[in-house]
Amino acid sequence: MSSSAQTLSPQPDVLALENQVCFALAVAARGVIGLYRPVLEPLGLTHPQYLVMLALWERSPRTVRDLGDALQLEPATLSPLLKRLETQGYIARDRNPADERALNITLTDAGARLREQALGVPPQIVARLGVELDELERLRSQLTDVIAAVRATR
Amino acid sequence: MSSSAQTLSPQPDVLALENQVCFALAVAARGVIGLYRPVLEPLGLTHPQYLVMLALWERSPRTVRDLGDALQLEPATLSPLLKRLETQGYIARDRNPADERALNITLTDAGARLREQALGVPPQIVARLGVELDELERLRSQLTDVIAAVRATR
DNA sequence: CCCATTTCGTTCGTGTACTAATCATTAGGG
DNA sequence: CCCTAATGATTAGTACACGAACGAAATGGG
Repeated sequence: MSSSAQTLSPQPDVLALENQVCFALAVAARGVIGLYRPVLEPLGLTHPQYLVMLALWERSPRTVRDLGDALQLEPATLSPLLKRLETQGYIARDRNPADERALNITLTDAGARLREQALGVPPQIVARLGVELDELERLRSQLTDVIAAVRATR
Repeated sequence: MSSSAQTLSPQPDVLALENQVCFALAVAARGVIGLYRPVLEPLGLTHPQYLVMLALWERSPRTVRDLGDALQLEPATLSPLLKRLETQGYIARDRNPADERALNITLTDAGARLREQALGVPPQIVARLGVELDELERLRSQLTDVIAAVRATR
């Protein structure tokens, strides 16, 4: 009823905060990432660092550029982040002997072992969030569409 | 075929980057916000600053706390951001005479006038993104659910 | 009425995240 | 072969974003 009563003002406010997808996206991203903080703290990782570790558990070694492509991050963002992961002892940063420009990012033993603990992270988050896996999968699928749409603009 | 051939390994990789909602959320948020950069540049606003202006166009004056509640941001984040908006000349920051702790954030004339230009922003973004309004609305609705779920954990 | 508590905003320290500029190395065309 | 162009990573500068600590002002219970 309330939504069909707009007979005299046909334009729903284009600038209303409530209507902005970008606002919902920003708040949801900050909120969900915030949920990871206490869960990742025992592993000594921030959320972006966790994502880098996920990428490295899938394949190692990788170059900075390669990680940037996978995570959609600029090398300038990864550079200091990777140094912190090295300080933590989870990765090694070595120049590629075959191409001295490239940096080989390799998992250390500690970094590889960390995967065991990380296996517990996703279940904990889902439990805290209390949203159906169905809905999360639908959301992820829609976000993937948006990501593709953004990439198409470049 | 490839997705139904998992008869011997029933568990889809829990740590695969592809499967992480948090990753899709982070990339989509960065990507969409990135679309705003060239569109907001003529207005002299960053995306977070744009969101603050949206809140102020809905109601002014507002306190820092009030804006923080609306935007789900910490006062520590808003404090320097608001000073930059003041420097730009879009807002004024004055102590409330009735309560010297509180800061009244008020739109200046320039800030109020800026709304006219801002009216063109959402259409430009939607055009660049090239996604159906239907789908954007579905996405916004699902994000709102997730935001509510996050809030429920506090 | 007074002092402990709460509230409001700011500051500090850490960690992303981006653009632009830079440096070293490699690759390619004449 | 050499020199220009392209590539890989780092650095500098700006702007969020958060938790923790802080200082000033208001509140309220005894």
